[in-house]
Amino acid sequence: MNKQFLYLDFETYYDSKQSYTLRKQSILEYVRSSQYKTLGLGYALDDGKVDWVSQKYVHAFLTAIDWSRTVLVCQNTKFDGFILHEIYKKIPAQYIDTLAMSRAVLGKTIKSHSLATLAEHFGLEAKGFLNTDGKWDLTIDEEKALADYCRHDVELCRTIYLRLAEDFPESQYPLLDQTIRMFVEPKLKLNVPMLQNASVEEAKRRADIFKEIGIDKSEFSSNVKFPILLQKYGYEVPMKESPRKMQEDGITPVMIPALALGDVDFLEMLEGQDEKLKMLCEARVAAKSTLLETRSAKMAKIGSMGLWSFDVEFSGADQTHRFSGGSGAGGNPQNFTRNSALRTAVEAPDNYELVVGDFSNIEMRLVAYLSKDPGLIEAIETGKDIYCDFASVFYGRTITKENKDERRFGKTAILGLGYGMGWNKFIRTVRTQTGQTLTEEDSRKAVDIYRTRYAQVPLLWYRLDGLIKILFGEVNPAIMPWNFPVGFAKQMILLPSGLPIRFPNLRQEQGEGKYVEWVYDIYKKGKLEKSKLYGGKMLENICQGLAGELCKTAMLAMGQDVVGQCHDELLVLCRRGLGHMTAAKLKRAMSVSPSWLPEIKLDAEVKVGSNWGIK
DNA sequence: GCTTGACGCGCC
DNA sequence: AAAAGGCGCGTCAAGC
Repeated sequence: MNKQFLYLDFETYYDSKQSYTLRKQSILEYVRSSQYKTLGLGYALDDGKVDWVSQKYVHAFLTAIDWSRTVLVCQNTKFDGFILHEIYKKIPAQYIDTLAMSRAVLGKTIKSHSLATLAEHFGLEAKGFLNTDGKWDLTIDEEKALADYCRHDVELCRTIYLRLAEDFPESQYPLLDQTIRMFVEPKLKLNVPMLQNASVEEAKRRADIFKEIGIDKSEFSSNVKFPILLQKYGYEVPMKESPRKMQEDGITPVMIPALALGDVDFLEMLEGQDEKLKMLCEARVAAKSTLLETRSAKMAKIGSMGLWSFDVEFSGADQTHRFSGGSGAGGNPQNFTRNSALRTAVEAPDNYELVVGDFSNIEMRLVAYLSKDPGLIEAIETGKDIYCDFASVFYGRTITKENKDERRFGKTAILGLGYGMGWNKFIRTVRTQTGQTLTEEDSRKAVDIYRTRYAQVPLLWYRLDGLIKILFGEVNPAIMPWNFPVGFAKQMILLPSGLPIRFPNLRQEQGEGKYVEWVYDIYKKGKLEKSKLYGGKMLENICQGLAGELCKTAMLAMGQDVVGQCHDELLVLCRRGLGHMTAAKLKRAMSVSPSWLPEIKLDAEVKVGSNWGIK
């Protein structure tokens, strides 16, 4: 059967005065709203002429298409594909998205992945500008203007697709299709009463805190007012360097209050002996922590409108091509509060079961087998608990799973210290993740134990450090010192799939000390920012990129049954009664060693139930 | 009234 | 010599 490519762009009604826009609500709400209206569409088939279809012919036009052999290509296909599925009940054979392809191919070398920016990047005629805000019915002239505007967008989409396709690995198309399909063809349902209840309860919990203390919430939520409040009660405000803001010299960071959960001084205030101070700090956290309340309210609203889409962005994560959380279905599912209604309310539909698989410490395993560290590998292969192993050495006595606090510390060390973290940051990490307070001496000891006990890992950092000059293009990339599952090319690392981790404008610069550093420039939120590159960070990028590839391989193996993906987790749907069989299949899919690192031992924890929050 | 920058939170 | 990293979203404050 011969495929045909359909480049498509829906033009739809919006009204900013009524807040009926995609900025104000998710794609799901926008398209399911009673205000939704298709104004028309622009399209092109293969290399044919770009044409406009008026609103009253849209249905007939879409019905005449043989969807079983049609590949749909749009800029942000989640939007057009969702309209197509939800309003017109059409399902193409394959989804392609130029927005996602751009993220995969161009990454952070470009300030955004909008059609306008992409047109500029590829030297195409600029995207047009048209305002149809609030126009429900169009005059003939208005429709003509819209048609012209839309046709140009379709033309841009087609050209941009063809350009991006030159560098988009063939292997990624099925995964791109699956990612879009998870959104466009939703299968999960939301437990609306549960979400409403969660939101109401959380709102009450927070309100009670401010009522009891007798001070308005705004005094706590304001970064200006809260430190003043503390001072008024006679407390000293801890300070820290701002991570972003610099003084006028451009080098010295501005000092700001250290009153967040990531600040050790604040945690000590929060958990200390001074009851008044504790109360004030608890109220501060309550004021700043809005996610559970706002998100469950939003999800309740979405759940009442129909099935829920799992929204992730293809190649959304900085550098590594992992998925990031999408915002088209009520907010990023990657940061749904653990053990909360947000996860428990995500349910399999009637007569279905949900199977959730989670790769077991995937990044640690990658660090182990990439560095070939015998200690880590032995622990993995004998099933020894590596966290207890580390903790036993640190504490100088045998630590078992029964010693919860000690094991937790071991876990933080094993997961945290693999990418070169120093003792200073490790104190903060341990404090925020385990609540334990480390002395400088103990922190230094932990870092030292990690680097000597698993000595091949630091050795790998140093080797990767040396390889940076290959990325700079000084050394022939064909000369590789040892077998390694990623490629090194000019200003990029190539993952096995062919997707690049890019380090644009890689160069050496004078660091703060007397040493020279490798730095590169990437866009963050539309602004070019300089980042450092060093061995530990390269290993982190590589491990996260490879973990992403393993996850994608498992997704492919499970096919259309995959309904969600969250970090190292896969959500798979199956008919009631097939849960255990599906679980076994999923566990196998998540345990297969990849051809690019055949010696690695993988494992996954798989659960079967009716919702995402199983046990 | 809107956008933008900065910060903090929750997830890994 | 040593250096852990990232995403999306809500809120506040400042700028227009």
